[in-house]
Amino acid sequence: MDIKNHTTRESEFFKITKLLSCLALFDKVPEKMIMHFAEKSYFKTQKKGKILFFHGDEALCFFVMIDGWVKLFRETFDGSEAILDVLDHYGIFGLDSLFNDKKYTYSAEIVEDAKYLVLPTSLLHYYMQKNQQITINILGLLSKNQLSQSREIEHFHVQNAPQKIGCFLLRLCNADHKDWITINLPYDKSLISSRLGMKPETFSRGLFKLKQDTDLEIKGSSITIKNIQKMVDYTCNHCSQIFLCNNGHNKQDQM
Amino acid sequence: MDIKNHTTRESEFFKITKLLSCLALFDKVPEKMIMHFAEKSYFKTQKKGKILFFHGDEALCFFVMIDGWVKLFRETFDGSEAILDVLDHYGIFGLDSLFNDKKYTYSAEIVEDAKYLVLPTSLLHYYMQKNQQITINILGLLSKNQLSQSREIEHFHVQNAPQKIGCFLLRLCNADHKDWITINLPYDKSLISSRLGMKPETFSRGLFKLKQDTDLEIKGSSITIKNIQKMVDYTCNHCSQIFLCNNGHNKQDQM
DNA sequence: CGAGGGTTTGAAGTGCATCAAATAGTGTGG
DNA sequence: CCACACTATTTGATGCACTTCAAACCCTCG
Repeated sequence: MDIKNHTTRESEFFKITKLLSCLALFDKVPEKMIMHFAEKSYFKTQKKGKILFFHGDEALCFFVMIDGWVKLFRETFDGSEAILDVLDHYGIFGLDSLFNDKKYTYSAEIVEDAKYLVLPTSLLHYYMQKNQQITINILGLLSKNQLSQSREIEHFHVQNAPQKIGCFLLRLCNADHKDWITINLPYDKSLISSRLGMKPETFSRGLFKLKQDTDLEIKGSSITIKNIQKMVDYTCNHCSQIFLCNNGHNKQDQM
Repeated sequence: MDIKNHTTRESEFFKITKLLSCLALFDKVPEKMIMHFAEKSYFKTQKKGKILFFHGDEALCFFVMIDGWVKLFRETFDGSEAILDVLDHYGIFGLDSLFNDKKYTYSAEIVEDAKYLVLPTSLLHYYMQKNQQITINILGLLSKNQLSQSREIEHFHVQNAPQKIGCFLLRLCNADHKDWITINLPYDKSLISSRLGMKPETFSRGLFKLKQDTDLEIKGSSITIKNIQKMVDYTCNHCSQIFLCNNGHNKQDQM
């Protein structure tokens, strides 16, 4: 039994090392350091609905999503909430606390059954003083995240509901599709709607209008964009970005 | 003439060095390095309306505001614009380009006659590879800015027009006022309104409603909050932050 | 099959935008 | 110092987009 646990942990350690090596956060970082992180971290699984931490909690850990989805949000005193981001595979979160009194600046809730990695913030703090490269890597993550947040602010200003939905759909697409594509909504429509800052009813009506205006085919959570260019014309002309504005900007860049 | 120019430049160099030393960006950084930056930078003055750079321009310089105000914004293809921030004294901007293909990610326009410092981005890039401290300082700036941006996103979700205005007014206040305070609006009402993502007409009506609901006295651009607590109750209960949510978060933290 | 959540649809209300016009404020030249 | 022009701000009337509330529908899963 002891031996079994031991070998299990060993294989987990190997897996974690491999995983960390893939992250932009550990790009060009000495292998020894990555192994140190792997030693101190572990996998965890949680069901939908689990709150990982609340806004204001002491930030001892940061996280890397493996499977499932996590929602980052803040709630107001009067009960409503604002979603900051929704992350999946390779999404890093909880890092922001490095600089803010070691408190989380938002809350995190699992919204689709999830497997994720838990890492100690203190270790990152430690290496930030010693290793130039990891500091630069964090800087890169933060900067990309900042860019995407400023786009978010812009979108609130200039897009109406159907355009926001169209923009969301386009950001689910890859570059290698010319004219049409079928995508599956990654999580509940009601979650998407609050992610986009609107009510589920508005989302539903907005999607219907988008369908009429831009040749969509909708079957539950599967949506086919039959004419990508039409969609781009419809949504992106009201934005300072061009189509594939988030290209190369994977969720792994999230803080 | 030569001598005069020389001494002028010398005194400017001294001024710049002193100024840079005050910035969070150069906190705990070797004096020699600060002097290197001072050597390569210069003051500039511009009238209201001057565009410093456009979104997408090659980012050779970054800036530190001394006097006046600068507006950071993006414009969409269909002509409307979204304001990301408005900076004054010690506001740093143009830095974000360090990580984004060396292009500016927004446009910058002087909105009140301004004096500012121009610094070469390349030098910062150079030192980022050599000096751990300045990298950490940049990280700190970026992180605070990110926090303030995420609050912005929250505000769009949860505040209505009068609350946004109240929140804006409260953020102009200092901690050392107990019950009442008189503030002067820092720039045009029309600029404030677009900063807050609303039309001037909406701002005007919102301010009037705020006045009715929370004991304001308005004389042109001078506004007296007669009952701060009432204002806090009115605006902040719809926000995850508490009053003085930006306390200790000066504009000098802007990227 | 039936309970319960997610989603859609309908009707009515609210808040902000828009368009238009009046008013206040500011700077200019006589 | 005043008349004028020009801009910023306010006020009014109307329209539209999103929200709210309510009910129906749909899907999944015990």
